[in-house]
Amino acid sequence: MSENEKVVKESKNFIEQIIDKDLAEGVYDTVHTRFPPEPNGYLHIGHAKSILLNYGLAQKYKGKFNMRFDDTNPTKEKIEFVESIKADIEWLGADWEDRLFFASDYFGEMYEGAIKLIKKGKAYVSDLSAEEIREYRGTFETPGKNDPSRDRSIEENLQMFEDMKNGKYADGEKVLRAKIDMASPNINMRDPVIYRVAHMSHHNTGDTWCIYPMYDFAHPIEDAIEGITHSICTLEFEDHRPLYDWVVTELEYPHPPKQIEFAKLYLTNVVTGKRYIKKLVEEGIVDGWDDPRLVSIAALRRRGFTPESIKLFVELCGVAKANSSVEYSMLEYCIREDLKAKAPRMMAIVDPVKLIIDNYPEGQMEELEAVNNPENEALGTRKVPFGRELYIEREDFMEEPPKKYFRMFPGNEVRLMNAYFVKCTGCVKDENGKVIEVHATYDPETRGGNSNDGRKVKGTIHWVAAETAIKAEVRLYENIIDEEKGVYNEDGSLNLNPNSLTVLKECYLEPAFAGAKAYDSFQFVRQGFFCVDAKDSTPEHPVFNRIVSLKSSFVLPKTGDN
RNA sequence: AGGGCUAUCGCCAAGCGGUAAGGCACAGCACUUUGACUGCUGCAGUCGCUGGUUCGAAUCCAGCUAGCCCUGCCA
Repeated sequence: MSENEKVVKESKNFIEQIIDKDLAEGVYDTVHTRFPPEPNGYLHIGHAKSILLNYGLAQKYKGKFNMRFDDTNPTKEKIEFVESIKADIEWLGADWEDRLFFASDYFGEMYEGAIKLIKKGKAYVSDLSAEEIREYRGTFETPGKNDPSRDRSIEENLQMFEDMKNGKYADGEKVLRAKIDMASPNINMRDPVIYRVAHMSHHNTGDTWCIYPMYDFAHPIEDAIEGITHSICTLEFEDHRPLYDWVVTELEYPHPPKQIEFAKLYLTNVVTGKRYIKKLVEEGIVDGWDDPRLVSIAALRRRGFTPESIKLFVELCGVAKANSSVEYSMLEYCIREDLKAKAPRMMAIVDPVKLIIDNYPEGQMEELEAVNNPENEALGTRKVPFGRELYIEREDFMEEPPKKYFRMFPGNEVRLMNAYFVKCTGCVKDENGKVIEVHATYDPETRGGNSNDGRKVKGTIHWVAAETAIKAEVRLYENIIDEEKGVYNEDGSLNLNPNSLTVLKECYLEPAFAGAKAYDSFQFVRQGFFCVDAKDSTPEHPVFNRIVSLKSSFVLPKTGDN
């Protein structure tokens, strides 16, 4: 962990370098950032990067971080997303203190700003239809044509804009355009629409307005009003920066904010696109936007990812301007890294087979002491019941072992973790040859797992006493995308991994799991990390989601001949 | 008369004219009451390509190439 921290601290990303320069040159004397989602959906891991980046910069420079809902388009936004977004950001630990804002609260100032532009001769009301505006805009290779309304008088523009506001026009009938340059090579500067008519109730302002500002006009105003210094957004807005600067310049803000763009976070072979996820939900392939196979914040939380693990992930990924796609293994590393010292290490049998200790007295039970996490003494110890009949992992026994296999096989002695040395004596098979019982004898002198004659065993396996075991359900989630085939088919459909959800019944847990609550995470010894599924778990029927598997724990050694 | 941005190991990513950091992944060894963890070792004679400037270039210049974004009254 110290190495990770060192990496994060040692080098400054390009945004920090810009900020350092701004501070040194006195362009700004503080740092004020913001996270401005549109409340039109759920947040995912990509948003987490933006949230933690903005919040992290504010913290690092002892500045401020604002939460702002960019709700300038009532046709797409819903109030219900506001609460889920707030909850996700709080969970991630980004603290906006008392600075929770809505862009819609600034509609008045934006309206005034538009009037200012009109008075300066920098904006005009257009009579053109949407289609006509598109035609007049020109193409990449050819310049646009001036709007016939472009030279309307200031007085008439003022009157018509007021009429727009007062509901005189139907949706799409009139629009306010910035007067910039129809011949600009940057299409965003070809007299962009900055206000449109939409007779629709807004989740925050109700029916107060029937005209709504466009993003390119609204966003710089929002930033300027809040005193934002560094307005961080993603790469696709680079072409919009000249317009952003035009707005804050024409509106004459004394300390204009600065837009900085960075590359979005993509995860290799993971779907984040809203339309694909919507389809997966609609077709019942996933059970909702918080399905543990997805990478929405809610899904990651349900699956057992911690805020700390996501923060580490974002830090390790870095911030740059090159489009890139991070491998999922990086995310898995982060949750393992965070949980390995936090999660109690308990014994659980995911694919059980009976182990019978033939020389252990019938009917006898005893309690053994086990350390919850050898790397974290604060987690304490627990009692684990032991008896004559146990469950062990099916793969921990082999009748004919390959080389370097040092778990259970006839004649071999292994340690039952926290319990005794046992020597395997054989197994019982059913008529199909499937092993149904493994037999062994134990050495009473090795209680706790150590011999007093100095003899060693190479293998240590985990176990659960059959009589006291808790039955549970475990879900071993795999990536929803088929890694072999990649993400998309030629027709745009997704390559789904048929094994993305496997429900294993007959999973046995030691009794100490009884108190587990929603979102509690455990390390099932040698099986990986698991989290109590907050949605489906009940005390009577625990449901666990696997977070990640431990490296190579299911893999038999390579022997070359089998 | 198109414009903007990007290119350093399988994947991220430092580097800002002085001779290629780090992490993930992978491989090997050691350790181990988890085949986990941990520790150690290995993993870019070269930075998209070609020229140029310089004692010296991933870094500067020129020209190419490739990828991403832009012609919503979405954000």
